[in-house]
Amino acid sequence: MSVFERVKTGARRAPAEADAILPVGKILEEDCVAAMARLPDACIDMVFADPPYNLQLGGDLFRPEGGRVDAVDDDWDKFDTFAAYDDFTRAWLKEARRILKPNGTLWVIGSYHNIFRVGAALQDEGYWILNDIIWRKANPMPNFRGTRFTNAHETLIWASRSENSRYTFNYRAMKALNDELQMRSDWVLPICGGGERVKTQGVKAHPTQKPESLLYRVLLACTNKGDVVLDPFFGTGTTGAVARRLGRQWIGIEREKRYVKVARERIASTLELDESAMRTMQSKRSQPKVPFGALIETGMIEPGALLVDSKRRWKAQVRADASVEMGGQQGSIHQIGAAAQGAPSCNGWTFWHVSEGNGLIPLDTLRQRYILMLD
Amino acid sequence: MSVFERVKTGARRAPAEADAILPVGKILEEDCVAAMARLPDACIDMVFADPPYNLQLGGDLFRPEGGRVDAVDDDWDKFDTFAAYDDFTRAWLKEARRILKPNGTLWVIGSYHNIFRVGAALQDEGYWILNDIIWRKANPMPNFRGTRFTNAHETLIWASRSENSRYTFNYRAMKALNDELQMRSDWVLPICGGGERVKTQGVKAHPTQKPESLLYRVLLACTNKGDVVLDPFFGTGTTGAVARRLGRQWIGIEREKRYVKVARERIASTLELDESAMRTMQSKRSQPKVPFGALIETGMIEPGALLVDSKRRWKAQVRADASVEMGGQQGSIHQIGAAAQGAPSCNGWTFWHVSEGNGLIPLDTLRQRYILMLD
DNA sequence: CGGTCCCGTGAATCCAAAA
DNA sequence: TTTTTGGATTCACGGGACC
Repeated sequence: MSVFERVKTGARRAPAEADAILPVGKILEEDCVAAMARLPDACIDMVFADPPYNLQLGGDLFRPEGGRVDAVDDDWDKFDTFAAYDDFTRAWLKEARRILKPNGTLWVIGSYHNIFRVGAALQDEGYWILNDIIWRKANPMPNFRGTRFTNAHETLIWASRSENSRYTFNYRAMKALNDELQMRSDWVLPICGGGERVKTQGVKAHPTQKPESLLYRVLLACTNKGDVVLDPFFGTGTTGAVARRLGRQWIGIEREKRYVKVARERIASTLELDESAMRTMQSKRSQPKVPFGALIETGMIEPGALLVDSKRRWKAQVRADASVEMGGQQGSIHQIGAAAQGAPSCNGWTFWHVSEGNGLIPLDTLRQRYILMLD
Repeated sequence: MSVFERVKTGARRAPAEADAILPVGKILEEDCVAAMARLPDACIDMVFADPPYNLQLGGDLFRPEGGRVDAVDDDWDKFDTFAAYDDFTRAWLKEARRILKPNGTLWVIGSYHNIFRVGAALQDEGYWILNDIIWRKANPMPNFRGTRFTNAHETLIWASRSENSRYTFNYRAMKALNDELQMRSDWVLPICGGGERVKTQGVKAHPTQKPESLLYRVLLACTNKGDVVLDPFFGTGTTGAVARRLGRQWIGIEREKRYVKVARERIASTLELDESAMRTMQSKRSQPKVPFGALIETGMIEPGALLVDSKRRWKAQVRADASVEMGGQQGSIHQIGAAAQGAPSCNGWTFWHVSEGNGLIPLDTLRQRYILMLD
């Protein structure tokens, strides 16, 4: 049975055996809930969603069954509208969660009109919020009438499929991108304009096109090369364009023909970065592991050598089997370091030092030298 | 019948004939829903609420140097389920709306743990959101484990009692406070510390005391002199202290005896300020610092681009995460610039150049262009 | 008195792989 | 699946000690 056969929303689908059967690099031209319903369980690494904001300006909302919601501006209808928007939101969030891999994540962007409803709904569906991110617009539209604060930001929510997901976060890459300081939850980025703004016959093709810089940061931070990113509200295909540039796979879903057309053309003219440019700073966790004993075997540290902390408050002696001793206690460099401080844990590599010249160097420096020796 | 006679929550109460019968300048020492239930309908100009965030923290968290993070583990922040938190939220929002005057407004502050639920609930109750405001913390706590983005902000919601309320917004005062530019929806303010932090016997009296600068801006923007401000989660009384300074009337509600005591003492020692002294509380506009990564994200420099020094003696390649590579070494533009020259440090902005036309331009020129894009 | 260094701390949903 | 163990991980301020 083809995964593209029409099936009912919410039913279980066999997991994808390989990405090959996914419509990767394609735009599905239909309602997002119906389109997602035909994908197998647990096949997507990230969903990026820019859903309608429920600005109550027109009747563009659809109920999950596909029926059109009557556009009513009257006061008394407000609650009906919220309820309809909630139904719509829960429907696509539920399908998105089904097709996400266990360690997959969801990104949603919205404004105060809808983001609180979306955030509450996704918590209710079982997603686990990891951060809310503020896109601080560098050049927002002013409030012409002077009746409120200038609405100068939008909110994104980053959530994993469940509380115990082991999600992807490229910490070192984000830190590198921010001048070696941790990336914060508030991002200052210009709005989309100039040459980046997609236009057809001189008029902007889509009213809410997102800047590529925003997607660039999202995809670089929370996906790896080759991951599959799905965007259920594809619009002009910003997600697809940036995904292609960064070597991520993408799937778009978009109901409106006119957007599909411009998105296809846009992505076709986007080039993938070359391999060397795409490399990013790797975390220490992914470096080869060095046992402390290797330093002894190679003679970088002699059995009997003295280890001290940076302030020389504690000292320990190295034994032939790479255990260390301090005041009768013995154990690994980590265990004894923790015991010295009375802390529950300790990184012995950075805690303990040895004499060199007039000063002290941390064991971590010796480890770096050892790794260089291997090459 | 006294307005202070106990009546059932949610019942109609006669409107206040004058503010005189309100417990203005008092802290009501009980549950906030019960306390509000004894106030008449339509008697309050503004409710400022800093409810429990329902943080759902796990085990202990330790800093890299070994210290333990002093987490919020108080009983008042514990709720069994989202449903229980929602019930609590709807209850106090409903009472708050009843006692608000028709043109009154509500402010609530929260984090991603609770703010989406609060926002959705207040929309359901009939409030009308006017803005969401981002408090960008100048000095947030870092993410010690490198697992997420630094949680560097909190969110406030400003809502009127209903869609057609004629709410107070002191547009001119806000503009004056912001160097004659419209006040935006993102506010950069430091967290509460130093001498402002209320302490009893040397330890902080409350784990989540808000900075007075935050309340200053809220009250100055959205109330007039003499207005009545009610805070149903009074804590150490920041709202009361700032209200008194600004010549606004205040009512506090706080269940915990230990907080009531410090709040009374704090407000008693607060003096009403004259206009000129108030001005000293305003904070300066922050000049955004540009990380090198911003040039990559906005496409001003492509990953893979070649950087050279002014004499073309050294060259380095830019990567997707804004780190640069030169002969196997990788790091920031500053680190690699320093390594190239064998110098202890280097200003990468002026050292490295890119080709433009027939010549070279320093990165600093691109940085200037980026800053111009922001305005 | 001023400059420097060190230390403490803030609403936090804060690990991952081997055994 | 559960337990154990290795070892990765921090920014901006304020205040006090010290020179």
